[in-house]
Amino acid sequence: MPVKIALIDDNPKLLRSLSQNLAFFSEVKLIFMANNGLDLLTKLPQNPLPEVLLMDIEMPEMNGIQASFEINQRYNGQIKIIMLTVLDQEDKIFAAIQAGASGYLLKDEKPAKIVNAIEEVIQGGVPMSASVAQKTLTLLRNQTSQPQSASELSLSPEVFDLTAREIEILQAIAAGLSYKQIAEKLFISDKTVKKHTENVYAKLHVHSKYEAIKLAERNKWVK
Amino acid sequence: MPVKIALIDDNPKLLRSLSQNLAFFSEVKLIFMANNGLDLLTKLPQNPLPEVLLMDIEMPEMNGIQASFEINQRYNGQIKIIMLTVLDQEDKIFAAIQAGASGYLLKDEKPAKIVNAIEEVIQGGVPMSASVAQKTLTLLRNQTSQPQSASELSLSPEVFDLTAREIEILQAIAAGLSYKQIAEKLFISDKTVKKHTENVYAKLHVHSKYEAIKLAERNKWVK
DNA sequence: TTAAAAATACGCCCAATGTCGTATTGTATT
DNA sequence: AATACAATACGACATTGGGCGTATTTTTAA
Repeated sequence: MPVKIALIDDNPKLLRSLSQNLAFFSEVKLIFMANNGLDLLTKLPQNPLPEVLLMDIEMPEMNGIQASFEINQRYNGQIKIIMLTVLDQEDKIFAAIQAGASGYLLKDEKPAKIVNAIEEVIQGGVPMSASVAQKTLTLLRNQTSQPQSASELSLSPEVFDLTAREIEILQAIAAGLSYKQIAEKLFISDKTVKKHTENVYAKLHVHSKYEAIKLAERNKWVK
Repeated sequence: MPVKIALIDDNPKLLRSLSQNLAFFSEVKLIFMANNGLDLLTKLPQNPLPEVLLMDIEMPEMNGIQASFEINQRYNGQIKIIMLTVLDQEDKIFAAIQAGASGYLLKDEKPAKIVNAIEEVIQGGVPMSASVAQKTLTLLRNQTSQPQSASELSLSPEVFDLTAREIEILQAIAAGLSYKQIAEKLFISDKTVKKHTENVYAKLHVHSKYEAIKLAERNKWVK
């Protein structure tokens, strides 16, 4: 069964030539092509899910790194991403990896090599062009791991006389929920949530969600 | 011309089977074998210089990581090193890379794959078994150390194409300031601050201060 | 020297938040 | 039984924030 792939590049010429070249290989099957990250995000739900994306880095609207980030969020890592790059974009390797890319190829690799790479990512590998691999090694070698220190002292919510319910509300706020959302979650009125919040603010001596969250985070009541 | 290699492992059985398997391939030529790191260091000057070493990690006398370090010092990186490992030694990947290894294979890879890897390192690549590659990616992704402040602010936000002004605004937002406060601080209209914020949201694909701050914090653009 | 991108600014609309006040019900604690 | 506190709920009002459109000036890059 061929691997389902999609091509994303803002250069129509490259899209055309790459799709034609890959058509010779029965190992892969092109599902669709997109011109940029946004285009990709709209086309993804409209097609069978590709297993591997071959994606350019520099694109208008939404670049490849942003797109990788989004896709890993939305599809939870089910879709492998191979970045396509030119030599002078090698500084984006780290960002690409952080964004969730699993491979990193130069655009001028031979089609056979690209097909190899596609099969490699499917098997859990991390295909990289030689020069990119070198850069990555350098990157890794220069990483000087430094353990965390300086544990700050923290207070317990009880110090502020917060009730159990109030702590619950505060945590929901710190999770980014609106009053309405919290109300639904706890099966109470949003007016009540608001009132609890008011009381929390009074006890903590803050005047906004932001300040409350900061205080909660500093004292490690959340996260 | 075949690639000159040497095998280093403390297990005579593995040495024998591996050398026999590789003998079938004309792409490689075995120069010598050694039983541990010390043995390797003594045998190296007594033979033609191998181009690639296939070396075990765990060995008596001198282990593979120490040996890699020594060899990179003495031979100035002229000799490529591929580490051989078993599954439960994957935690040594980082150390091996630091010590100068260029590849990282599981001991049970097929001979053909090993030969491939040898050719790959010669061409500047970094061959890795799939599971090792995964581990390495995780390692890279969890790398939060990053250089200090100055460059920290200018590296990641650019991925989202944020301008300098937008980064400034975002940081002010993350500091808990209102549009009005930011406006006063920067001597511009609060309408402008709002517009910048809108643009930031569009670029980050978020829809509230809360989400923007979370994203900024996750990527260490602030704090 | 143009064209593109960035920074500036305003208006409108509506939703969400913060700050008051008031009030009812349940549940401990004394 | 009386009291205190917690949890629930509503209303009114002003401020802030988010989404949309439009427009001018300044800076940068092609």
